[in-house]
Amino acid sequence: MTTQPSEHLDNTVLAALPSDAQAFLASRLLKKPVMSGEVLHEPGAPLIHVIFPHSGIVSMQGILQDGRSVESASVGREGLVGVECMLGKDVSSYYATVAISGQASWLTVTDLEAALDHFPDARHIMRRYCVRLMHDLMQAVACASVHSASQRVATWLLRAEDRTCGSQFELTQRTLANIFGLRLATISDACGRLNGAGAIDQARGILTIVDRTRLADQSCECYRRYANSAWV
Amino acid sequence: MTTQPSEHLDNTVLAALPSDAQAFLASRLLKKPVMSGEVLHEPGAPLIHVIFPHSGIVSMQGILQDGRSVESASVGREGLVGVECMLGKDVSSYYATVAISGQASWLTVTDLEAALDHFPDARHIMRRYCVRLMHDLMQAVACASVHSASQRVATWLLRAEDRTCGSQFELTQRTLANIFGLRLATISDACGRLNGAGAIDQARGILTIVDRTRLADQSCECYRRYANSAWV
DNA sequence: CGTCTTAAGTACGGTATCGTATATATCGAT
DNA sequence: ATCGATATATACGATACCGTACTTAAGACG
Repeated sequence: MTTQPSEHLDNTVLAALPSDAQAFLASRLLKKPVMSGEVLHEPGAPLIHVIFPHSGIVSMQGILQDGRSVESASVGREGLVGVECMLGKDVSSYYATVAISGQASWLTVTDLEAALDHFPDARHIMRRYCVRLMHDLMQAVACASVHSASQRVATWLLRAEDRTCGSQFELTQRTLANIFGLRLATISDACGRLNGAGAIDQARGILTIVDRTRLADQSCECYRRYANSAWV
Repeated sequence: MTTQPSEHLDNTVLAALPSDAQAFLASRLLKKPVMSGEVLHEPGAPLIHVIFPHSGIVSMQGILQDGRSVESASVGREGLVGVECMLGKDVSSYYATVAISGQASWLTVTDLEAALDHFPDARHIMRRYCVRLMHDLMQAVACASVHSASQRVATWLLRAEDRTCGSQFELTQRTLANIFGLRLATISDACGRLNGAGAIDQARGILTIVDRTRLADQSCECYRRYANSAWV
């Protein structure tokens, strides 16, 4: 099986690269499934590769001293995991765990650096994503400060639908509780509210968005402030 | 009055630059006071200059649709305002307002870029600060998610003491309320708690840290997770 | 069929923060 | 000395979320 560029172009960062950079990377990218719960990076571990999701969602999360972890940002097909290697960092400082299973292309940091050196336009694309991630983080601080659990869950689910291009995913309330650092009971209430509003449906780990408009009504302004659509 | 490098070295980023870069920048940096409430950058405005605080604190804040603003990160003498220009951004996307008055050195983005081109080591220093700011943002999301108002205020004040190198500053509860996006009453309660613990003292806009140890007891773990001390 | 495990919902008392409004205290200006 | 303006504190009912525990429901597997 040879590696075709097209195999990796569900990721919008890779798709936005100049075609010569894409050709350069095609043989260096390794596409494989990532499964929910899988830990891609963890604090203190060497930053060996960056990961470009094609589907599914990866959650960047810090850990608190009581053992809880809280998501700071999430990454889907619009981004990549491990941008900080571009800023000279060679050790990870947070957990990157898979929240929703999917496919992703892996690239060693060495290969990435080679690509950035050969193709200056590629560096520009990557920088733009870096800025975007900073925006996401800033928005997330405000959102965590002032919006309710059910609003935040609604916003997260809207983004999830955008990123997985599907309205149904494997996602337990337990996972959502870990993402937000909230109690299972709080998430249950929040999901119950979204359910009651006719926005979602749940069945043993399968969450379905049944009415996107109603879900948007339950979400906070942050959804449309995140850069969700094409950005290149 | 000639501009001496030493005039700008209270800022640890500038102080960490190689001496040839410092010499290059000395005549291009403009040091002046920044006053509480002053708006240094605002969303949509061209990103003309970066600002290196020597004292005082600058708050990066996003604005919500109800008009409230919430701080995402703050910058003191350990950093600079406007890092994103290094990532190719030429328009600001958030408010940078002065939370505590102080001195700061201004540098045009053009001059900064010239310095980064001439002195590669300088670029490395700046990148490290960029990574640090991302860490701060990630920590801030977790902090906003799970810590109480009084803990967050305590942590903010500890950092303020570190950054201003003084235990007394002009800071109203109104300003703190704007920083955290919380009610004045909530901040009043939080300050009352810190006051009751013998950690701080307040008098019409003058806040004094009277017992740093007790303040640390009231703070959250985030204080020591932020990179407060020398980082170069 | 019964049992085990996991997902989800419910319950209860306690605390934090909300929205709104008012009260008090201090400073500056007339 | 009085009057605003500003800073801080307080009040009150409502809601969100907490910690903990228990219950219900739906596979999975023997």
